[in-house]
Amino acid sequence: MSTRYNARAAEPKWQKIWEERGDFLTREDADGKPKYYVLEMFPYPSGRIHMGHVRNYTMGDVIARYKKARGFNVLHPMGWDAFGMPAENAAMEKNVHPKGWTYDNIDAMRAQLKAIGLSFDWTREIATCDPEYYGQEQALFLDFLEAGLVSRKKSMVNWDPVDNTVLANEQVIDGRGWRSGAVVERRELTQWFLKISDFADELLEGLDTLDRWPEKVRLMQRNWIGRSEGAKVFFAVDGVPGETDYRLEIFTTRPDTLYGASFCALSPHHPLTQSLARDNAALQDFIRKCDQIGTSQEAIETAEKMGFDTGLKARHPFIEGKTLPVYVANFVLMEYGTGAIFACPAHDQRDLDFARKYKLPVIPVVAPKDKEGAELDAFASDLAERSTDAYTGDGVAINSEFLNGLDVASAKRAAIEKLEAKGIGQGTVNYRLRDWGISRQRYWGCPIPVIHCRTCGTLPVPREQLPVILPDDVNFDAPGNPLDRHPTWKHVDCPKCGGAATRETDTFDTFVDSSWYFARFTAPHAATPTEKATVDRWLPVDQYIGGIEHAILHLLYSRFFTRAMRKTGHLSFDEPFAGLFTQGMVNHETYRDDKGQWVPPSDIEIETLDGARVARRTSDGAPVEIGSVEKMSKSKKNIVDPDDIIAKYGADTARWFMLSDSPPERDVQWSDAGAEGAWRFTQRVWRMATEKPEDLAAPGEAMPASFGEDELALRRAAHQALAAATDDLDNLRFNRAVARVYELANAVSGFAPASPAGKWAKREAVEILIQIVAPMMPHLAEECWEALGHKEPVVAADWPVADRALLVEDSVTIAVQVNGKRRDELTIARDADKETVERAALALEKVGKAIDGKPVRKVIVVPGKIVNIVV
RNA sequence: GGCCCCUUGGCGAAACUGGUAUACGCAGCAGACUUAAAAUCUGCUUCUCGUAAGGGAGUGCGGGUUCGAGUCCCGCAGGGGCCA
Repeated sequence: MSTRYNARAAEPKWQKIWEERGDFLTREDADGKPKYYVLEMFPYPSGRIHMGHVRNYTMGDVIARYKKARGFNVLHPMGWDAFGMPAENAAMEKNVHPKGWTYDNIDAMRAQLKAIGLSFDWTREIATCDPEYYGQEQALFLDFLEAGLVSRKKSMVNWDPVDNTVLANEQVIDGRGWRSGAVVERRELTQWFLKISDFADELLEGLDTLDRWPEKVRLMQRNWIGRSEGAKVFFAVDGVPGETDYRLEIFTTRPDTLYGASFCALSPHHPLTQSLARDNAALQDFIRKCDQIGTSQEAIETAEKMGFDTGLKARHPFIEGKTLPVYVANFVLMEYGTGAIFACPAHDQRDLDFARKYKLPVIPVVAPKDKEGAELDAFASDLAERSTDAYTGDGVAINSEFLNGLDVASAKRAAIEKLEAKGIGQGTVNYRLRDWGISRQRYWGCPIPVIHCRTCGTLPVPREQLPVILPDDVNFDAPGNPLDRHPTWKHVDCPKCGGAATRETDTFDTFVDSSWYFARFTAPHAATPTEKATVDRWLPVDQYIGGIEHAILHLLYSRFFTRAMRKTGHLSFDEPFAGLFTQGMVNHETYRDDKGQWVPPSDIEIETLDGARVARRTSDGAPVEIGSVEKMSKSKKNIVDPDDIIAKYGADTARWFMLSDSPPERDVQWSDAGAEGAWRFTQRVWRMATEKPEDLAAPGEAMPASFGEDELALRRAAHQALAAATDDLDNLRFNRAVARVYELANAVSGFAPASPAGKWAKREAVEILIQIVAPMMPHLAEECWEALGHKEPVVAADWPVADRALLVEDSVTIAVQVNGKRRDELTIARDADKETVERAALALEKVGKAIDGKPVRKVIVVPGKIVNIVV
C-alpha cells in the first residue's frame, strides 16, 4: 500500500464511482425519509470559479452530505444565473456571441465544480438563459400581469447619452457612465414595474418569522422597506395658474413640527412643477440642472441644496393668515411620499441647510425636556439665529399653541387628530420601498412577453406563442439595444386586431431570473413554471447559503416573488428560505513591487529572515513589499486560482482549508502556509487509516467485553469528538468541527494498542474520525474507508451515533477559588454531593494557604464546575 | 447624523444559557530520525518577576452589578456594516 495519499488519482476515481452509483440523485419516492433542501446561491457564469465559490459550495456540500448520512432525502441542485451584462460586454470587446460565450463558460465552470467533488444532482441543472427556463418566466409574468401585480409607468433613470442606454446606479461613477465616461442624465422612461410595494407590510411582518436568518439581514431588510408613520397634509396654494383652489398634498413623518414650517418644497418632477415649467424658461433650466445629478439617493443627498422660488404661496393649515413660499428643491424626491414636503428647518437637517442658504425663517418648535427658563431661551434663539445643526432629538413642543408641552409622539398624534378633524390631512403609513423596475434596454436577458399595438394598446403575448425566444442574429457594433434595431424580430401581428404591431424590446432585470430558480429546481423540466405539489413538498429551502452582498435585493425580491407566485397559484407558502446563512469572503495578502505594481501570489516566494517574513518575485528575484490582507480581486491581483490548488494538493485540501480556522460567517484569509497545513493533515489521516494495519482489529469484529483504562480513554475521546462535531455540523460551526477532528487525531496518534481490545478501540476511533471527516473531505474519506476494508462507500454509510455512556466521565476536575481567584483544582467523583466537595476543597493545601486563617464566610459549590470560598 | 455589529497570544481563533481564559490550527524555537535535505515524530511557546520552587498581571480603555465577568449593564476609543 502506498504511503502517500494520491489525491490526483483518488479524486476523479471517486467522483466517477459516485456518479455511476447515482448517490446524489434526488429521488421523489423517499421511503418516508424527511426532506432536506440545501441550496447555495447559483453563480453567474463568468468563465472561472473563484475561491469564494469554493468556500460557498463546500459549506453547502458538507451540509448536504451530512444530512444525507443523517437519513434525510436531500435536494442539492446547481444552476447558472446566466443572463447579464458581462456577456454583452464580451460580445462588444471580443466580438463573440453572448450565447456562445455564456454556454462555453458554463461548460468550463461545470467541469471545475465537478472537480471539487460537490454532491449536486446534475440532472436538475438549469441555466436561466435556456428558453425552457425563461419561457416559464414569461408565463409567470403574464400571470402576474393578469393578477394586477404589474404596472407600466414613467420613471426616472440614469441615461448614458453616448451609449444610448440606461445605467444602474452602481454603473454611475462620479456622475459619469462607467463605460463611456459621459455625463449621465436623468431621463424619464416608460418602464415595467412589479408591485412589490403592495407587499411592503407583509414582507416586513414576515421577517419576524424568519428565526433562522441572521438578525443583521433582517434588520437590513427592515431598513430597506423603511416603514414610517406620518401624515398626509393638504396645503391650499394660491396663485396656481388655471386652478382656483389647488390643494398640495405633502407627506411628513413630523406633523408635530407643523408650527415650525417655513416653506414648502416640490420635487423637480412633481406635476405642479412640470405644469409651472411649461411657460417658465428659468424653471426649465433649473429642472435640467437638477437632472444632471443622477438618480442615486447618495448623489442627491450629498449634492448642494438648490432651490427655485415659484412665487406661489401655501396657506398654513393651522395658523390663520400665515402663508409659506413654495420652492422647487433638488433634494425632494418624486419617488418618496408625494414628491412634496413642508419644511421645518429647526428640526430637519436638509431643511435647515436649505433655509440658511435662502435666508428663510427657522422656528424652533421642539426643545429638549431638561431645558427651562434662560437655558431654553438660549437654546431657541441659537437654533433660530445661528445654529447649522438641526435639533432632531426627542423633547417637548414649544411655540406650537395646542401642542405645547407634549412630547414628540403625543404631539404627532394630536396634530394628526386636528388635521383629520379639519378635513385637511390624515395619518398615514409610508414606505421607503418602491416598486421594482424590471425593464432593461439590453439584449442578453429574458424578453418581456408583450406586444404594443397602435390601436389595441399594450397586450400580452398569447400563451401559445411562448416562449418569446431571443434572436441569435444580432450585432453589437452600435450602441443601444440590439433587439430594437434587429430588422425583423420586433415586427409582429397584433394578437387582437391582426394589424402591424411591435414587440417589447426591453428584457427583464436579471434579478427576476434569480427570484424563482429555487422553486424551479424542484421540477426543472415541467411544462409549467412549477409543479405545485412538488414545490410545496420541497420548499421552503431548509438551508440557503450565499454572500452578504445579496442581503437586500435578491433575498427581498425572492420573498416577494414567492408571495406573487402564491397569489397566482404556483405554490402555497410565503417564505422561500427557512434558514439563511451568509458566508464571509476569501481574502489574501497583497504584494507590490518597487514600482508599485501589484504582483500575483503565484509569482511570490516567501522566506523568514530574522523572524520577519520577506517576499520576493519568483520570476526575477526582485524584492516585493507585503501589503494588507484584502478581498481577492483582479485589480489587486491577489487571486489564487482554485484549479492551481486542486492540481497541487487536491480538492479535499482546499475544502478542508476553507472550513478550518475562521468561523464561516467571517472572512477567511487564504495563505500558502494554511493550505500546506491542510495538506499535511490529509496525509496524516491517510497514514492513520493505512499505517500499521496490524494495530487495527479486523473489520466487523465483535466488541470486546471489557477495556483497559487507556482504551476506555480513547473510546471516550472518539465518542466525545463525534458528539461535539455532530452538534457543530448541525449548527454550521465548521471550524469547530475541524478542531474536534484534530483533537481526535491527536488522541489516536498518542495511542498504541497493547491488546485485542486496544486494536478494537483504535479501529473504532479511526472509523469515527473518517466518518466525521467524510462530509468535509469526501474523496480522502472514501479512500481510507476502502483501505479499512469496507465494501460499501462511506457516502452510503449512516452517520455514527455517539454512545452516551462514554460522553460522561466518572470523575470531574473542578477549579477551587478563594475570593474569586483560582488557587487549585480538585478531581472528585462526578456525583459527589456538595458537602463532600466542600470538605475536599477546604482540605487542599494551597487553599489553606490562601485562606491564611481568616474566617470562611461562605462557600459556593457549583456541582461539576467550581468551588468558590469567600473569606 | 441615526441604528446595528465587532475588538481575546506573534497570527487565524476556542470558551454551551456568567463558573479553571487561550481548545484546535498557523508561524516560531529546541530536540529525535537522516551522510544531508525533504517528510515524519517529541517537547516548548500570553506577559512579567524568579536559577528554581513559586508569585503577580492579563480578553481595546474607564467604571458598575455579582461569591465569581471575555460573557451582563453604563460611558469612551478604534474598526466594520446598513440607512440617511
